[in-house]
Amino acid sequence: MAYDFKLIEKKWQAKWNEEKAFQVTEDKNKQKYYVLIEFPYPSGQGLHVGHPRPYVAMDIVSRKKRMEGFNVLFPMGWDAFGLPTENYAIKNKLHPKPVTKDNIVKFKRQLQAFGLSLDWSREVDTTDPEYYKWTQWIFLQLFKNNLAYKKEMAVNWCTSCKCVLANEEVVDNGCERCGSEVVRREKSQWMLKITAYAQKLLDGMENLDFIDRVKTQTANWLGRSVGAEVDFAIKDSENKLRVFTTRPDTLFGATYMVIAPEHPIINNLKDKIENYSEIEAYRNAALKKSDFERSELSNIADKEKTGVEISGIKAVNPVNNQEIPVFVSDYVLISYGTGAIMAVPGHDERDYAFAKTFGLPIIEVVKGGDITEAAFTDTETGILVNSGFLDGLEVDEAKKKITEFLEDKKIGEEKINYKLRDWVFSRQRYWGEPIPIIICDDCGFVALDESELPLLLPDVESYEPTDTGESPLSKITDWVKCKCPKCGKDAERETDTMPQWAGSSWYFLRYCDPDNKDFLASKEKLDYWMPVDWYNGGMEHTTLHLLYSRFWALFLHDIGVMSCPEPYLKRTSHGMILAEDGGKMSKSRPESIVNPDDVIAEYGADTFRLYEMFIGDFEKSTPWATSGMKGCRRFAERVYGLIDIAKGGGVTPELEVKFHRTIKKVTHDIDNLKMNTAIAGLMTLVNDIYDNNSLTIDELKIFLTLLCPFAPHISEELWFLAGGKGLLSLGNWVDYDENKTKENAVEIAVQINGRVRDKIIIEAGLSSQDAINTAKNSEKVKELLNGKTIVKEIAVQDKLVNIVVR
RNA sequence: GCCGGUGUGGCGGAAUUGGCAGACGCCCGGGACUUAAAAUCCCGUGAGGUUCAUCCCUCGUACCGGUUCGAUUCCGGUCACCGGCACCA
Repeated sequence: MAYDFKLIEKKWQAKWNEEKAFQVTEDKNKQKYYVLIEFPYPSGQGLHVGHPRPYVAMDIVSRKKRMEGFNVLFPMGWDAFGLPTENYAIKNKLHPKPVTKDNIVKFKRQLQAFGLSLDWSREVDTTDPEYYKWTQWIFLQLFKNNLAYKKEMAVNWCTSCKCVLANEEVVDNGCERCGSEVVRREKSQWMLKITAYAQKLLDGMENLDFIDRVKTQTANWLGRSVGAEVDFAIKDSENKLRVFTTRPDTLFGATYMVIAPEHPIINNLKDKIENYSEIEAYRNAALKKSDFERSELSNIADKEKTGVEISGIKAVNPVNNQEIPVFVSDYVLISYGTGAIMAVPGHDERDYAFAKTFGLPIIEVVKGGDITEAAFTDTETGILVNSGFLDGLEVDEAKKKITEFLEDKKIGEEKINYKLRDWVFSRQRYWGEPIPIIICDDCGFVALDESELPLLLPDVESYEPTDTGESPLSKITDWVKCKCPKCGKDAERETDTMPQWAGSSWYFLRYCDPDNKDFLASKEKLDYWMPVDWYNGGMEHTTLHLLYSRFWALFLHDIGVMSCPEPYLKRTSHGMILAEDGGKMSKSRPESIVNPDDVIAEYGADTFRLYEMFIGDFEKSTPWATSGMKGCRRFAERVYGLIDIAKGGGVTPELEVKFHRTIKKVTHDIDNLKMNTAIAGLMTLVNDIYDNNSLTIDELKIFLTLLCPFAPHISEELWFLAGGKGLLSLGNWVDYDENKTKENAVEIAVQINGRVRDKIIIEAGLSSQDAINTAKNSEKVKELLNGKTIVKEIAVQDKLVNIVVR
């Protein structure tokens, strides 16, 4: 019988659907297992073959867990707000709503062709008012807890999208989405105080099973550093200049200070400053140039330092009362620490470069380097010198002692800083969740009453972005005008919308209870399903979505919405599938794109799934090769032919060990995302079966169980043909017997001086001495040992014997 | 510059705690079947040497060095590529 994949795949997909095979409820008798994949943005282009890779992998995990008896939640939805759809709609004079709807239909059809064991009854759509009602609700809770605030600030402005971008969305000074130039603009923006959760976001990861590169990248992004803040007095003034430093131990080496051009003390001391116009000119120049100048230089550390000394002003080093000059320079950032630093040129590279340029004194306070050549920044080996009461101490001790000193004298204290900035949450665009805030002249920002949620996105005539940077919503005056919920006076609605990251920051919670009308999800259901047991997604989301959604989850835990704080127990990441030529598969190179619809039409979903997994190490990027599909297709054909070989029950003695080994291998490989080697193991077993030309029905069923997560349609069909009961997908996983994974006899290598000289077959588990004796009896070995002195004999059980001779 | 990762045949990639490098598959070559082709099946396939052939030998996991009976694996150094960060005091 020929392998008619089209018929088979259609038949079993319909069957799973009919029997609602993958729909789950909160079954208290079963252990739950929540598998999550990042829900797609339904773009107009549809999927390419790179997209399904993580879906198929996590489907395999889900299917295996289900067969192992877990109550598996494996849902899917649509992250459907966003710019590409909006831009497409503008260009084609359509409304984004129907465009989104069409795209979802298209994506869903493509996804369903893969035979994923998703619970489609839990589908969510971030643009559905019943969904974004709760996105808005969460925002209001953040607002009420002082974690959302509006602030006039310099923001990243994409000149093409005409929209504010979060820091995380700026890549190489260009827009992450369109690549256009990004400039700084002063605008009033909604911000979320993610920095309040910096420490929790860092600590929370510690006991989670996240792959290391996610952990390190997140930790770098959070950028925690421990140091001290220290006050420097300004001579003949009430003003103080507070600095942050990670090296308080080098305080005696501070020979000047530097403040950021935007530092407010410049205004406070205006009367004393003798060269105010010069300072002002430098500040204006710095503001203008800062952004694109940064991108011009590949190595910022080597960038020539510029600056101006503030004449008429001296600061006083609190530990030795030395008067030191104060400079303005753009190498100090207003947005980090206090916007001012004490400069220790002997032990900081940037200060060193600045001091060299301006001819400032360089004092050695940590011994160990040569400060006539370069700054000595090592903190491991240095010993303090020229530092009064710190002399002779190691750096760590000195840090402790000076910090105590500062705290005693009340001129400073220990301080922890983070590089993480607050999250710019406003977008001046149409296709996003309206921010449910009312602006009242008297009451300020007032939360919309929760009973009025969802605040619907109104229909607009034109939702093109405006050059002034105002949201298109601002043009709908009858929507904007409203009454203040607090005082009842005339007021206006906030017209900014939320970024795309909003809806995706909590979607995994909605899957737990998608039809709940009263709350985002019931506590009971959240407590049953959460946390997510295994979340796979792209590395590019590490400092964006992953961080944002953990922040929201930690917050929702804090306000009692759910019991678990950290939403994800395990995080893995997939490598990209590249074009055949090794370049990126992207819409900018249409010829590089392979459409899964075409592949499935020619080879079938099972072959497609097998190849997606067999193509290489799941965590690494790898080029697509349509020719490689053939190997998986041949494998599927050979699998289909097994039904003609299988006869009778019981076991085939020659295959028993091989079966137990394959069960073991596939079981462990799936848990470790080693899908490529699991499939290789299945291929090897099929080759062995054909070589042996015998197979029992019982064995066929074991094989089909192992294959089912990878190629579910063909497995179901053969299970049915072999007389199996019920759906294989809902059947039981198979166990192996460790003892039966071992052969009675093993071939071991015999080495002489580390080189393989012979191979012998011995009884498995033979002792070292017996193995060595057997090896020495081999004719070949005897010959090679002739006339030599044996120095050493090493045996590794069931692997090799090594005889060292002279 | 800093942090992380990777480097293995013509190609994608395998290789528990250091223990037979190249599993599995693609491509390619040879053969069988066929009127022929496709499909399928069988054999070969890291490089070099030697041999009629089997055998056998040498080299080989980016490069240089070290530890070890034994290194793709551990250590030190170098180079290349990929990803992240970017004057964060």
